[in-house]
Amino acid sequence: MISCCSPGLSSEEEKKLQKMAHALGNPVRFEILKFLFTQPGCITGDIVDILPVSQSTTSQHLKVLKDAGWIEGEVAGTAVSYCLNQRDISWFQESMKDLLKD
Amino acid sequence: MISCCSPGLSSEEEKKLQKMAHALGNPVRFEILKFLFTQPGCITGDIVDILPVSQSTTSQHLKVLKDAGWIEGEVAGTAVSYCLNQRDISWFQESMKDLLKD
DNA sequence: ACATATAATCGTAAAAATGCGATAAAAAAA
DNA sequence: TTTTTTTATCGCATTTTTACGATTATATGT
Repeated sequence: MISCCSPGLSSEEEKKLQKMAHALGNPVRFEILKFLFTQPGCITGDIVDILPVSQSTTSQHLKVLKDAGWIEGEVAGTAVSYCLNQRDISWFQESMKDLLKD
Repeated sequence: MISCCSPGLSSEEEKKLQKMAHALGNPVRFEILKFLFTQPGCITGDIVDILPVSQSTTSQHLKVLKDAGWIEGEVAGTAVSYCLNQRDISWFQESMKDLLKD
């Protein structure tokens, strides 16, 4: 890994990092992530219940988080059960560590 | 530090984390940070030169990065010399590590 | 088949972010 | 003092994001 004199990320990785950062930088989406940390496997409706926004808005935020890599959704009947995407989250944390270090 | 069953961050810390994430999630600002990594101490004009946006727009992005904690500016004559804010960056990286771990 | 439950998508309105040129401010140089 | 250099701020236009209700889609239950 390159870390002595330049950020050690490929162009694709940078894009992904930006996308995840952008998704994280919204208070509603941040709240969703916090909730999923304590309530893994909960369904969309559960998340709607604890947020100050509508079902459709929540659904859009979940889509942004999923596309960015923060969460994963599993269809369970008519519902969708969401969990944190541990792989991408760990990658994000590692990449942040590597991004701007001396 | 709390990490067994909940994100170990205070409300203030969460706000700061969100602000830093939001600032990072913009391609122009991301580019500025990458540039400052390789060119610490450079002045606003140097940054303007490598960006596809105007001086006034660059100045606004620098303000966002400074307010969020990513960079610091030091007045040097009529110019302002910018560096990465290592303290806040390290804090961000640590907080990201702690935020959503099992 | 019909009704119910759950979530996603569509269309659109409101709010926020981004961008620019012009101008102001402040220090340095002439 | 006047001019130059450099950056910040103002006013405004454009684009993007956020939000909502209404509708659609899909699976489940009756």
